[in-house]
Amino acid sequence: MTRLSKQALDGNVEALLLAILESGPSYGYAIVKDLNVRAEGILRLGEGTVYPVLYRMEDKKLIIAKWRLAENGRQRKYYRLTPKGHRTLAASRRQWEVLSTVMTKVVGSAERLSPQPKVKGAVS
Amino acid sequence: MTRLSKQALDGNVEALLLAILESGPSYGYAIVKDLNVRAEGILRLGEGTVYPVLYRMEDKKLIIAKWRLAENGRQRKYYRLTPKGHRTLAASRRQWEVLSTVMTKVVGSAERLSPQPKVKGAVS
DNA sequence: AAGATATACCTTGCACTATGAGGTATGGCA
DNA sequence: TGCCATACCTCATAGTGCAAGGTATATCTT
Repeated sequence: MTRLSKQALDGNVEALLLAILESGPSYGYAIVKDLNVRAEGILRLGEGTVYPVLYRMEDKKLIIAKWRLAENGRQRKYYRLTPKGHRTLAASRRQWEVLSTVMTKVVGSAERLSPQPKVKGAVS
Repeated sequence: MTRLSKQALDGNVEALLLAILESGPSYGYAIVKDLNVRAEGILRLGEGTVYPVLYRMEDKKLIIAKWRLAENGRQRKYYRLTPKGHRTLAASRRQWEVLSTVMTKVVGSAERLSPQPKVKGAVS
């Protein structure tokens, strides 16, 4: 499986979780499963990654939690987006567009491997 | 100016620098300028960001440095890619493709704001 | 009844990264 | 002379992702 390096994902886990919660309330354990299904074969996040991010987001009032007894008899902590969470998700999407633009412009894709034009100040 | 948050860029600065050096050898001060020109109005990296990354890359043998006296009488520390640096850049491009795929699939773009299909396990 | 498995939560410690805010030194120019 | 741009470097800090642990309970298997 192609794995993402830790750094590559940095700062984007929050956006991923916000996007998942946009589909409707969910809880930690299910979020981990959903994420790994949605990004099948590419991404694999553990609970040790997701739970701390959820608490961080709760502190920032992006999501709020409510305990509920599920049909299977388990206690689950359901999270849902706050208005601020929705706004943050929108901002995250804009940030992603910007990053994507920069990376495409400067780094280019894996396919476009022809040499870039010379940079002012560079020497041969 | 739309600024990228610190975290959004995390792990990608190395790829940016590798890509710039792919165009030919350059030195810290010029790299900072080039980067800010190439990503005009979007990205603004300081020297405090770039120099440490260059040292890190040098430690990892991705680039090698050579002092040279420039035409303007200044000493400049020119960096160029090693073979390992070229391979790492190629790997970074693949990583970017993967991340891009995941983010597009899960988070979606800023334009596609229609509701996502329900996730298994989510509640209304 | 006993054991295993899946569900579901949580915590700690570590390594790594980006960044601002500093500092040093020198060449060119008014 | 003073000032600016060039060009290098360092330090402290905050924020991240993650592995590796731990607890508890419901369900399924033997």
